[in-house]
Amino acid sequence: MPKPHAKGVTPCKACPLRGLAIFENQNAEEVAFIQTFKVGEVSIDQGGPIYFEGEASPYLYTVLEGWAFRYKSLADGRRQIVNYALPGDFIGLQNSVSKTMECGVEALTDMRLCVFPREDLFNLFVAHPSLGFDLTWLAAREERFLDDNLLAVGRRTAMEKIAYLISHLFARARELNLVHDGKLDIPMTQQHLADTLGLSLVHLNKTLKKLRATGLVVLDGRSLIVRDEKALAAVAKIDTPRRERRPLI
Amino acid sequence: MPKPHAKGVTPCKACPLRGLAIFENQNAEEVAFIQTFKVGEVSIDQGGPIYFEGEASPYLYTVLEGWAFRYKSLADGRRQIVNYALPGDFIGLQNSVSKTMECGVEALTDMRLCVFPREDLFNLFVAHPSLGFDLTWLAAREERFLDDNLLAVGRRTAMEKIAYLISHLFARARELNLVHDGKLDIPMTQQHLADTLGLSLVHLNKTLKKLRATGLVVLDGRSLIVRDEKALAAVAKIDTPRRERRPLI
DNA sequence: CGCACGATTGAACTTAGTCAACTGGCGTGG
DNA sequence: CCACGCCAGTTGACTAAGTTCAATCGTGCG
Repeated sequence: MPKPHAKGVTPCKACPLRGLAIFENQNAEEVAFIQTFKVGEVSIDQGGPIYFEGEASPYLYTVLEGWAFRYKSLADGRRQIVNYALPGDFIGLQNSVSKTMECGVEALTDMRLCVFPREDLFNLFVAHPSLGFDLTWLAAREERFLDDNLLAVGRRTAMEKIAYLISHLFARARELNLVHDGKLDIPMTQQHLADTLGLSLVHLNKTLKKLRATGLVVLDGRSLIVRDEKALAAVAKIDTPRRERRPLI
Repeated sequence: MPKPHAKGVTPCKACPLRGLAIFENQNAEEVAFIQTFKVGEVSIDQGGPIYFEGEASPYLYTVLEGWAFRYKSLADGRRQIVNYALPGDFIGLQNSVSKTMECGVEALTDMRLCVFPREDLFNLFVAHPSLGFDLTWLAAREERFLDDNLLAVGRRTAMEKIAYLISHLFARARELNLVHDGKLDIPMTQQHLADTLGLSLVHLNKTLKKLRATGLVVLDGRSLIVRDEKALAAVAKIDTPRRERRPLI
């Protein structure tokens, strides 16, 4: 279980994420409160655990930097990646329900996280109802991602699944200015992609090859270029991409 | 879009659901506030829409009576049922994010719903932070259901999927006292089950036949009996069933 | 009665999974 | 420096799981 560092390494009001257009403008008072809620920061190495599946944790986190994934698994090792966490995403709320984490979270890259004490969560709702509202909003957003993933895993073909996932991740990353000159560094292996989409590694690999052959996508090693987002979305049968500003806590 | 009836058909403090052991004891003040938040009740006929996929709605609901399902679909008609709503479940929050509903909700039986105005939602957080907290809690609970469903749809075999779904629904229904003499009336057709699990109707039917042959489950027409819940959970590879009290709004 | 709907079944077919081998890059230790 | 091993990616051959098509059955209902 990671321990928080010294407080205030990155002051909330100077948080680099706040400059991004997708995040709502929160007023100074709200940002100041978030600052008091934050007890520190932690660094996690690539591959390191943020939450263990089935164990308790007294902390909540906001991703400052890096990528993580949230997963559940069966006793025999089959694993399902349920969603990814990128900068600005709040993690740990999924488990405010019971003390023990129902799903694990693991760092895909080296990460930097803001740390919040779970025990202070209720006070946030009391002291700043608007932030409580924001948290619910974020939970609802996560729910929608899960709905989308469920539709993909349950009802799309392998080719559609891959196009969907790439399209989805590329759009999320671009909102965060992680795409430079049309190119994105994505940290996941093909095994991660397969585990996200409910496919076997081999089948994912072969279908990905077919998708590459269409020329819509260039994906070698950890670098992703989407040549035609519209056409990719069409392959994925994605109807309406949404883009709304969201709160940052 | 259903319109609310006269206010207060069922007074919140006399809500039949509050007597059930799974719901938390909320204090009189909270219940009184929920009463002011509630603008009325609606009845929905079996098969009727509660939310249309992709349309706006100014209302939020709590299920008083009956079953519903939440779904998303692709343009060509493929449908994924994402979760079910039973009495005590709060619906509509998933979409507080944008005005338009990302997923549809449809009544599986005749239903009775409490109606809340979406525009008053923020005020709930301000006036009663503890209820705001409860809503977030409920959203987190829904998220966990979705995580579980994702694991099932993505990584379980057809047999495991069916055992999982039956096990899951039976447990939820029993908490609500819907199981009488070990027997539960479940309103969904095999098509619904197939659309929940990401299976074809035919394959669901054949696999269900095999599951019946084990003797663990009796399912004919709309009546379900689970003869051995432990063994069924083992078939489903379910690790730890959770049972915690939850808020009711 | 005829019709609609849900459940059921068989047969042919397709998709995806499994097994196994091989590649290339990279880092480590001799 | 190079051999070795490890890991991610790639490929082919085979198998199994799940889908599609099509037909049938039973029940309830106008």
